[in-house]
Amino acid sequence: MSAEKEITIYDIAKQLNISATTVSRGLKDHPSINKLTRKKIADTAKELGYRSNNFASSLRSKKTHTLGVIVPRLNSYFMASVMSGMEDTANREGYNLIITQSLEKTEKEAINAQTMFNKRVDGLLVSLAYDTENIDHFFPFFSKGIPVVFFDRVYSHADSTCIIIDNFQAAYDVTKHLIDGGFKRIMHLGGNMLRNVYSERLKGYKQALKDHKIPFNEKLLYISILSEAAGAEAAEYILKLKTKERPDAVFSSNDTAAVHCMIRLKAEGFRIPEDIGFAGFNNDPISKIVEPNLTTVNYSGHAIGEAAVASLITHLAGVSSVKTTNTIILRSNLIIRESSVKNKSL
Amino acid sequence: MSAEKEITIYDIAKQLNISATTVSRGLKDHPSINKLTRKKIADTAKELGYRSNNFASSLRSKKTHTLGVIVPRLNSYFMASVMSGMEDTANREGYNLIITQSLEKTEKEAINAQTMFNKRVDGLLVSLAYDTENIDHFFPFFSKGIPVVFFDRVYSHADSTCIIIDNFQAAYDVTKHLIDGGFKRIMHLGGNMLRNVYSERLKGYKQALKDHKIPFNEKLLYISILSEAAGAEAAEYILKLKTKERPDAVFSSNDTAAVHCMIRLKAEGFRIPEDIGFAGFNNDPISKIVEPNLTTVNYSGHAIGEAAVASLITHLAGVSSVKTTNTIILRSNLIIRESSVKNKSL
DNA sequence: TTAAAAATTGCAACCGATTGCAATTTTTTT
DNA sequence: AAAAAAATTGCAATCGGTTGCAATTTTTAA
Repeated sequence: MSAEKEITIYDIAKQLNISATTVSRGLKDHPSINKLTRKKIADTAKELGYRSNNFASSLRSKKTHTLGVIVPRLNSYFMASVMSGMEDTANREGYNLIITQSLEKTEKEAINAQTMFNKRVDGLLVSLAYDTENIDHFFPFFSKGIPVVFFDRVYSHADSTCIIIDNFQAAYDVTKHLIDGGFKRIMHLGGNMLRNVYSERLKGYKQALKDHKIPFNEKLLYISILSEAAGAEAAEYILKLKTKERPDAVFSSNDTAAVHCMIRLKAEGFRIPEDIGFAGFNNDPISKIVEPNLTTVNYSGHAIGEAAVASLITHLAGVSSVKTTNTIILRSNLIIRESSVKNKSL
Repeated sequence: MSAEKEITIYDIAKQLNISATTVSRGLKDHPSINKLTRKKIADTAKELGYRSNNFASSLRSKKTHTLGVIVPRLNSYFMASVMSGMEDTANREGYNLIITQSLEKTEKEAINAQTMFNKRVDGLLVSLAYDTENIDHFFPFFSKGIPVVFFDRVYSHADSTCIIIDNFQAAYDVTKHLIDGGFKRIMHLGGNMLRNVYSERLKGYKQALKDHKIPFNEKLLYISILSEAAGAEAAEYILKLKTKERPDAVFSSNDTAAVHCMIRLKAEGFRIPEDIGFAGFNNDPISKIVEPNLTTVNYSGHAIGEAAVASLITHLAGVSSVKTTNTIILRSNLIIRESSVKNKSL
């Protein structure tokens, strides 16, 4: 189309009658360049409409200023918030993101990792797929010293930083809240125990039971992928239990499963929370729409995204080693709504 | 960390005792390279663990194999689906995506466009922010001949392809469905008329009224940003109307506003659909959770994402000019649920 | 068998910024 | 004012593919 050719540092150099070296240094505020020269370079660059060529730069410097992101899925409010936080921080620091989804499949996760590796991202941000068992597919990164930061669904690994919330404590608090509210047979809908988020929540749930002298009941534990369908299936499971064996409350590891379980039971005539109380996890928008509104655990995806990128960039800058800061724990809080409060005086 | 140095085409060339030129061509199946040689190169590349250096390649060829994506927000089920579709297609074709959000701000949209431009994406995929009035910020792309594809929230422009659904027809169908169901005072919750999606839906709504001899009533049109809060405010607006002036149905341009409007009215004792019917747009997951379930328009974000990327890549390949295919319209369908059906025999 | 056409392969310049080290200029110190 | 130290600037090689054009080899045609 248009033939306006790109301006390079050589054009700036020629115009100012200095070397390209000086221009290159001047443009990135290298300390050895005279202030006045630096200003002249900046002005000329602007005047000529110069824009840096990342490829030439990356080729030589071996830095891409690009971070790879691998998440299970983008289509949740939580993940979208995380992305938003990551993007804010990355942009601010001059980095770009390449975002991919594993769609909960280890295989796709591995392919994505491979792609990222080939794209030579400076660092990687990962939240693991549902059933990823090992992290061999990230080995090339470790062996090459490319920092990998895990967030939310993490994998404890000596060379990586993890950004999480205190899932154990949050689950403990939810369970305690239910117990304090008079619920005695609390069921837990959990996810794959390979994932820290689900195993920690289960632990917190168990600990709360224990601290309140309630025996853990294997029949009141239902493990699934926590999808909409899985939530409905959990309801079917409950319906099949003998009346006396049924739970009087459900604590789900996510809101999606909680809500769909609720809906199914409501359709069967269960009153909530009178017949069965409910609590979820995530504070997804649906938790405020389902009736009654769902008690849940709120935590900021945006903050997690920011923390993850900030931590990664810190590593890249060499300020801190990956060994130094190994885990960053962010705040979460319990939001009590009608689904778990029998006493209407909420 | 590790010192294993990168394998380059020169290493392959040396090993096979041929030139780097031949290796370069062989690796990308250039027709002038002998089949056998090609195979030897491929084998050696695999054996040595060669990975192409995109920067060197991009530097010379001036192609980045990267597509820029600018969306208003990622945190909706629809957009996440779009991303998923885009990613699938892009990966399959050997392209990568750089995804950014404008957060509905024209200003951020412009900054993102600038970043994309500097990153020298091969093409751009855009869904416009809520109140973007002109597309001057994409001018650098047009003037440089970099293809821009608009999807969903498009801007009619001679040099760009648009991927949309037939918003007019879909809205017409929704409105007709309500009219056929006996609703006579149908309110419309619309978005900014700058955005095709909202203006087309309003047109479809008006046309359906007209075709059924129902006069358009200015008081039954409520324009907002269609957020959760806006939905609730629309409810307040309805409540402030004199009883006789109130609508007996609401057709919202998105599910979010519809649902929150519904919730607010339900809290005031309105029965749905008996007192007031509802229909939304998007088939968001919340439409299946709210009670009663919301009638809505379903269309595939995934398909839109796929079509957008496919179209863009076609342009890049030079197969079709941007002028040739100007608009691609995808399928949508009305999903009728309880919120709009008075007769319980649904 | 030889000339002409087609298929392969390689030379060498090039894309644009970066960087170690040397050279030059300016400032400080003695 | 000369020597030493500090601040600036530039040379030239380098990063790893890509590509126009020429050279060489192979195949086909005459």
